[in-house]
Formats: sequence, C-alpha cells, structure tokens
Amino acid sequence: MLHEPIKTALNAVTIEMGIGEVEIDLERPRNPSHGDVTCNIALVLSGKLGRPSRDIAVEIAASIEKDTAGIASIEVAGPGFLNFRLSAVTAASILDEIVAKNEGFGRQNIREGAHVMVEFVSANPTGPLHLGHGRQAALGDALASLLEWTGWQVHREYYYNDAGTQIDKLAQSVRVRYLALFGRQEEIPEGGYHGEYINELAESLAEEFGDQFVLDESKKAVEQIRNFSVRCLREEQDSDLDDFGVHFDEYYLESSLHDNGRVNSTLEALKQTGFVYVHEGATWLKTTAFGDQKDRVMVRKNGLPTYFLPDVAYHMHKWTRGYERVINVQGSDHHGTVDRVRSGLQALGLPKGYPEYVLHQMVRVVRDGSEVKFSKRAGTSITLRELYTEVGTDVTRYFFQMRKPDAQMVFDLDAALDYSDKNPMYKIQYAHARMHSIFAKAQVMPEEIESGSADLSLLTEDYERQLINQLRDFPSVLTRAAENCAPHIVCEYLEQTASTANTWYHAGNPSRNPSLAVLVDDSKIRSARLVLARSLQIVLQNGLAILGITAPKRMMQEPANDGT
RNA sequence: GCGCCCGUAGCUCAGUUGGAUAGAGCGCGUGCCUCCGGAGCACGAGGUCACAGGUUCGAAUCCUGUCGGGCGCACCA
Repeated sequence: MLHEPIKTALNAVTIEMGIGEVEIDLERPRNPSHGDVTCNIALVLSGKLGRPSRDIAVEIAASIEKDTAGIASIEVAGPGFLNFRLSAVTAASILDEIVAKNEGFGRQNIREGAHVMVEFVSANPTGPLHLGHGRQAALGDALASLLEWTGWQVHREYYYNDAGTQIDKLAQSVRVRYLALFGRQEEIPEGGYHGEYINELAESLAEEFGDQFVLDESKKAVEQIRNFSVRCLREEQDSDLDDFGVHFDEYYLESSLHDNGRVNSTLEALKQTGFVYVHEGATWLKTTAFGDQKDRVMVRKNGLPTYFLPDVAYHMHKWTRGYERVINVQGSDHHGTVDRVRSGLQALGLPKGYPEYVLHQMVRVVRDGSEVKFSKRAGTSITLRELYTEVGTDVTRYFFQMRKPDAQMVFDLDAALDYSDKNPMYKIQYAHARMHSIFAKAQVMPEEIESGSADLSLLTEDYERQLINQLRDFPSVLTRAAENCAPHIVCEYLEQTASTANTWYHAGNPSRNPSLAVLVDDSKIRSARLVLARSLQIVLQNGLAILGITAPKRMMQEPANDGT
C-alpha cells in the first residue's frame, strides 16, 4: 500500500534515534487540511521516552527522508501529530494501481486460503422467512464476501432444524387445517402455527393426497404430512433466498445428525469426559464447569434429546470437517445458546471461543412514522419477500447491511422507496452510473482505460485530491470490516465515497466550471481525469459486489421490483 | 433477580480499536440552479456523547456504579 514508504522512512528514523522498530499507525486525517496521511507516533513514544511529544515530533520531522517516500511536506501539529502531504504523483499513483487490478482491487491475502464457515439464516422450516432472516441473510452473505476478499476460503452453510418438536407442531397444525377441508373440526395444538400459509399447505396436501389422511391417524400418516410440509416450506424459503440473491454451498439437515448416529456418538463421547450426570431421570452436562450459567439437560426424562445435544453434535462435525474457524450469524434472541454450545464443545476438547458468533438485534419496519407489524399470510411479522418485492432487493440488502449488527434497527419504508440521491443505496448507484455516462459521452469504453496511460500528476485540484485519498482507503476499509465482522463499515465507506465523488462531479459542472469538468478540452488533463473516473467506478463496483448489490450502468426510471 | 446488547443533533444512525474543533443522512433555514443524467448544488442552525465517579499527556470510546430501553434466562428451537 502507499503508506508503506512512509512507514519505512519512519522506521529508519526511529532506528537512528536508538528506539528501534516501533509499531506505526498511519491514518488519513478527518480534516483534509491536516494533509494526506497522519501519524501519532510521537504521542505514543512520549510516554516511553519521558519527553514531550511535540519535541519528538519535531525531531522526527527534521530527520525523515522525504524524497524517497514521496512526501511533499511534513508538518507538526497539535500535541505532536505528524501530518504528511504527498507529492501529486505519489498520491495519484494509487489510481494506476486501481485500474491495473480492476476487479481485484481491494482483494487481500491476509489468511492465505484458510477455511472458514459462515452459518447463517438457518431458519426452521416452519414458515416463510421474515424480516429477521432477511437481516441475517444480507449480513451473513456480505460477511462471507468480506472474508473471501481478505483471503479466506469461505463455506456458506444453512442449518435446517427439520427435526424436533417445532416440526411436529407444524405437522399437527397442517393436519388440523387439512381435516377442516373435509369438514372435520379439530383445534390447532398449543404452540402451533396459524398463518394463512398453513391453509395453503393443507390445500396442496389435499390436492396431492386427496382424503387419504382423513381417517388415517397412524404414525406413518403424520410423518407423511410432516415431510410434505417441510418439503414445501423448504422450497419456499429456498426460492425466497434465491430471489434475494443469497446462495449457500451446503444445506445441513438436523435430521441427518439423528439418522447417521452423530447425536448418539456425541452423547457417548461426552459421557467419557466425566462431565455428564443423571438427575431426576434426565441426563445433564455440567456446562457450568465452562462458564455457563447453569447445567443443561441433554436427554430428557422421556428419553428424547433436547436441541442442545444435536447442536453440539453439529458443531463438532463442523470442526471435524476441517473448519477451525466458524462464524454463526444469529438473532440475538438466541444468545442464550452461545455459552452452552461452547461449553459442550469445550468438554470435548475444542478451543474456548469456538464457534464465533455475530448476533444481530431485531428489526422494526416503519411506514409513515408508525410500525408495520402484520403479515396476514405469515401470521406474524412481514415476510422477507413482501419487503423486497416492495422496495427491491438492492435497497433491502443495503438497508440491512448499513447498520451494525448489534444495534436494533428501524427499516423505514418511505426512505427505502425514495428513488433519489437521498437514499444512500441509490446515491452510490448513481455515482457509479454517472461515471459510465461520462465514458459514453467521451466515447471511450471504461475497460479501455489503462494503467499508466495518463500523467496523473496533473490531478492537483483539491476535489481530485480528496477523491483520490478516499479511493486509496478502500483496501484498508475491507480489512477493518472483515476483522470486525462488520459489513456496515463498507456501506459507510461507499456512501462517503459517493458523496466525495458527487462533490467532485458537481464542481465540474460544464456550464459553471468547465475547467473542472472531466471532459475538459485539454486532452492531457482529460485523460488523467478519466483515469480517476474509472478508478472511482471500479471501487464502487467492487464495494457493491461485496454487498451483493448491482452496479448498474444506467439507472432505470423506477425501482426494480424484481422480487416477483 | 441474573446474563447479553444498546443509550451520541428533532428523527435514523456513524465514530477508523484511546487522539486534533464529536460526524453523516433525513428534516429545518438561507441563497443559487435545469446541468457530463433525475426533487439537483452551496452554505447554515442544531450536542452536558443518559448520569456519576475512576484510569492518563488525552475518554463518546477502557473500568466501576446508577438510571432508561431491547432480548434471553425450559426436560421449547
């Protein structure tokens, strides 16, 4: 990266001063008048050396090798900040790099192909996907991309809880509606499902199987109803996600853990550890030994396992499949499971923090200032599909991603439906599309713009310098976002980039300020600015790609309701 | 009661891992404007960073406590 020469120059100085190599932190100052790059090393050293930070800063500034590092000037400011201004050539050289790397600009290899699994969505197949799943789908997918961009080999996994009591409740609910179609009244069991989709399932069940389950109350019949319902709901969830642009490498079925004996073998393995005991007819694991609030039941008095046991078996299998890093994206209402799953795994010898969790808070949808709660079809909150059908998948994804996971968020439908620059997602897309229209006007293909094709030292305007600095940040933004499992950092960055770009673009409005326009008469400046325009386009396009959002070349008249 | 998350502009939210005068969008106010592509552009007002202590050169950020909100505390998932 471009900061590198400054780092080495600084290190040379600290070695010369007899301090040796020091951890050096370079940042781009918030305030542009503070230069292109800033460093607080003097403040850090002041404690160590017992000298005033300003004195140290002055000394470093005096002895630094400016020319080789491409530094135009150094200034000591405030308590001892070192503010560097880069020479125009050095600053702009990043543009050649961007254009050369193109779709690869921003990619890093911090973790040379190490394997990581991201598990997300993992909804029970007991109903349509709703808002919370949407947030999770958008978040998990972006996180997975971020990890890919920073060098991880990523596996996207979806865990279907297709076993257990919830599914039984589903089957019973469908059965009751099904019987009603044939004039038989029964009550939906407590904790059962009531949405309109249960009726739909009952109807398709009747269509496919006729009345054959009406009198048949055998175990086998109930199982058939259950399998049918689960199959239909899985298909629906899959197509909801597919249309949302989220895809998985693997769907892992909870039922498989029971079928292939992993649940049992995990139980046996746990028993070997000495942390298992029997109390009041149930089998417990002493999870308090690993920091859990209380011990947990693994096998109930009735002989059936709780969900806890298959959970441990599942995560054990993640480990044995070779994923030494696993990130589970879940709603924060599940945070109670974190400690117990980890405890179970620790009992089996897995590392303490395994797996990692990204827990996201709840979403509220608001229209006209008041909350939209209900979906008739789902019987609960509005579904993911209802949401993205109305506002479009790009906006839906962006809105879910632009807030950090652990903050509760308000999804404002009015803001989402605003098809102008006021909507941050469209603001970014506009900025991208504008560049394309400039190329069209200039009659060049963006792909034809080559690295090294222009004299970038001509980019000396403040507007240009600002934008260049902004673009330079992209790779480090991605590292930070990936390290923090925080896609919203990318959103924040892209929006800011679009703002900077808009300021630059509008400043060069040909009717007002033709000398600042990209397509100026001076052909040398023009080609330099086209490189800048191209670089901007690449950065926006790459950033949007990570978020799973399209980068249109033209904006359409109306938002695309592409969910249907 | 216990645990986790969150309290930052009227509203929705950022805040680069402890740095310079706390930022953005919406809304509001003022002045431009129909342009290389849209209700656009420029500028402005608006803050006791919930509160009280502590840590240090320096705190919205770290520690302790208090208040307020969300979620979770099953032999349900």
